[in-house]
Amino acid sequence: MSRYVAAEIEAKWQNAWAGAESFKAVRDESKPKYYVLEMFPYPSGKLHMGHVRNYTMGDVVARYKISTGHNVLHPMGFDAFGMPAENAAMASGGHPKDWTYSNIDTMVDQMKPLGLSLDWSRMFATCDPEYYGQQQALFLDMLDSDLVYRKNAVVNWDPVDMTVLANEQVENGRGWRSGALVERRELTQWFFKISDMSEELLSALDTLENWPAKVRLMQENWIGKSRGLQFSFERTDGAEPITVYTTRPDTLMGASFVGISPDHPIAKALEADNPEVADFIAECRKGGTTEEAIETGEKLGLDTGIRVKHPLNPDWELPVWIANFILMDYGTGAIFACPAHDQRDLDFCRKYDLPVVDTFLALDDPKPVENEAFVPPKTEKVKWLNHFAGLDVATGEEAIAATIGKAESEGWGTGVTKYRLRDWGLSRQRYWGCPIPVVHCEKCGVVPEKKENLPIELPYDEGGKPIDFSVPGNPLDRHPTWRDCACPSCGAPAQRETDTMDTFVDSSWYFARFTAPRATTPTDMAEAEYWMNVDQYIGGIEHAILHLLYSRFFARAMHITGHLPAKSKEPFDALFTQGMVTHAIFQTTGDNGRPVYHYPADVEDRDGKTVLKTTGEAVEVIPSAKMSKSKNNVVDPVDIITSYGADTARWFVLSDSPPERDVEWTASGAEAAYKHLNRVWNLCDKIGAMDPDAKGQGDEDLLREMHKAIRDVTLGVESFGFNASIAKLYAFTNVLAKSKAGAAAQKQAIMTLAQLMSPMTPHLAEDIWAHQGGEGLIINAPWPVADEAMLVEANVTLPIQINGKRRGEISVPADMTKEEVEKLVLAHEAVTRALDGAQPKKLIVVPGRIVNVVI
RNA sequence: GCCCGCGUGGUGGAAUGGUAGACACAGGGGACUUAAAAUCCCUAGGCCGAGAGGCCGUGCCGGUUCGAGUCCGGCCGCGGGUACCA
Repeated sequence: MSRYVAAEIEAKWQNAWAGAESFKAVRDESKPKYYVLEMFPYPSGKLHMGHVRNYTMGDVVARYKISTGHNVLHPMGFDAFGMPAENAAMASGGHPKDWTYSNIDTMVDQMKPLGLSLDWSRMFATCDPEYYGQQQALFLDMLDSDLVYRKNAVVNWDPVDMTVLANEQVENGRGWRSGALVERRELTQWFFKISDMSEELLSALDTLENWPAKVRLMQENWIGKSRGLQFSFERTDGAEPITVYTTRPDTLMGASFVGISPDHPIAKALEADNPEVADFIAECRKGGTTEEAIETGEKLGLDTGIRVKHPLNPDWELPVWIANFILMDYGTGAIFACPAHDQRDLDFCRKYDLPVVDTFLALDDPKPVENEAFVPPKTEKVKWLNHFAGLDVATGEEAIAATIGKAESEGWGTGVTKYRLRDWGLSRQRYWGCPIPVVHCEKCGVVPEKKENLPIELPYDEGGKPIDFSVPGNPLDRHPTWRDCACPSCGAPAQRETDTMDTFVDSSWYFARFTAPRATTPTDMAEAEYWMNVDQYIGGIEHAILHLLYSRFFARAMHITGHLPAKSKEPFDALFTQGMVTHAIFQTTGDNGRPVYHYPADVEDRDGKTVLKTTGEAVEVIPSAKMSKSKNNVVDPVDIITSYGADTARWFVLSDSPPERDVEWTASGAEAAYKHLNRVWNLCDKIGAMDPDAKGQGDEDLLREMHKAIRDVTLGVESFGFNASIAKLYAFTNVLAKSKAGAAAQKQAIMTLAQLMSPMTPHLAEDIWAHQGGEGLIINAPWPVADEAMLVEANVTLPIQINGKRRGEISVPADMTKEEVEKLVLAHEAVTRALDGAQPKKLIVVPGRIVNVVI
């Protein structure tokens, strides 16, 4: 008997696929195409189990589609710009470029043994000048089409390191290196006009039927369409009125104050000559720029002394406050506060002793607001107090509509639609990104670079010496020569833009580039026309909003600029979001009270308790934590492949959890997967050794089970139920192992089993196929089809419930009529006993499923 | 804070509103073996019962339904996102 040696067969079949160019994607109009794409990785330098799971899922889809006659495009690349490369250079010297390319080499070496059906000839990294040069060309076309512009925007500023910080570099309001309190600072930056497409990006979500509903919902909320009223408050000092936008104009009679953003023009004007306001605004500028920091931070306000008139009652004056939670980016940067029906406004008013006026009360419990704002759903009827549009009992929705109508007819306000979605700021004050291809000329201003000068490459050195990344800030900004250039327009000495692009730009069009990765234009329309759209996109739920929304915007922009066909405005036909790979954390408490994390290899179970191998100290086990280097709970796929083989790793990451959920990596689970593959191997060996003419019993039973397996496994693969497919494969393997059927039936069964396993464990499948004398490669064999006639069941088991509780069962022919079933049920012993001569109140027969007797 | 998910045996999980716990791991028992490993067989939610069987049970509280893990409302806990992490 032979032994299952994964390393041997895996290398053998990977060579066979390479030799046959099985995965090289070539445009072929005679075949239906299928483009499957997994979100490409950041080259961190180490492949982790999450990658293995992600790519294995894509591989299952790709191989299945090849078997069903599709011309498959399954490419891979690297999202290679970004901060970790610069951080590494800062921490340990070296160059971001060297670090990145060396990591890419390592990761490719780690990925290849997985046996993925990738067309490696299409590989690229976004930091290849060949790629980012085309991205610069795209940028110029977008500039030309008025999709890009410049404006001021705030960044996190570290006043000690004198550098811009990313949000993740701000820890509790302080810079991660300097520890200095971070400030908000304004810079002139580049923006994509994504907000112009708000309505289009929102309404097109309805067409994305094969996207998870939760992703569409998240994007809908993110775009945040709202209908409200825009109107102005007259100032008592006669100065320019203050325009506000509100989604709850119905609560205008409960207005307590008018609030403006610290970045509002009025606030800025006061800042210049009022030291108290200047101090307050300086205070507001402390802290980070994130929505979370602003929303959870302490709410601060300052009375400006300005007074405005209530639009419905000129005798009613309201104070104008500057409040740190009002965003200049949303609406008009000014609001009116109605504390009775907004918790944040209420907290603010209680803190600063401002009035709280109820505008409506609950019908069932009409008591005034104290310290909890009354915020019922807008669809709930409430009792209005003194409503200016004459309402008494009405819902919020009705009141809003009536208010907008009244304001418009009286001419003091306008109903407007607004979106929460802001324009996409793409400027980054960093080195390791795609340079923005524009030039600043004293005479001509901002001038686009000429396309023939692209790519504008990043400089590797500065003045013949390696760039010093230990100095904070942007090396491009202080580079002695790189900035200097001739103005593309007038030829005078000018300076390059030193901002680089947000790395989300890189990942917003790579899927299009894969269709023609070496083209000398961003895309090749003939190739894009054939290969687009991505039929199945697979990646993490963490990208539900930004990456996917930006890609949807970019696809539209690329259509406008002539780089993608109209059909690609929505580039991803189907989306699947997979869960993470998790692993238990083993922790003890150190002398200083801080947790100490232990590697899985350093702990063991003794008498049902988890302890340290060395000392026997009890270890706390935290299950299902995201794998993280700092928690010492990372399992290296390379180790798994070395000990068990790629097929085992692939089988395991698919087997235990539904793909959309997290999967817990356990050593015993991997061991079990390996054992099972051995079992299949041995089964193949045993069947191969049978006398080909040997007869047996139960041929038909075996083949019926085989056809059921074909049906169930296929359904699982098509619906991303890989764990269900694998459960069925386990069950069918058990049936086959116990079968006494003849040699011919068993051989047919094992070959079909190999085919059904081939998307998950392709190497083992090829080997079984070859061993059983299958023709050619299994990857080229057509997918098996279930024979409907073999799937029909003659009898069904119907559980009998009495008042919803299972009390017995009957077995009946599948086609038995309802009436006959009822008769049998009423005669059933459990039913007669429960009825005790009485008539049932109700008898429910669900054909083929269940019977319920209500007594 | 806000938006979106998730929560089922000792463990990972299965279950178009229709027999809760498929399939697997760990466990227990057994076969084979001088022994061990490997392999194979049986068992297995909890409680009560000799058994037949009964009661309880899908994070918590309530609702809809002949019937709820599944649908609805309210909580609790965990995870993702929150526009410069990718």
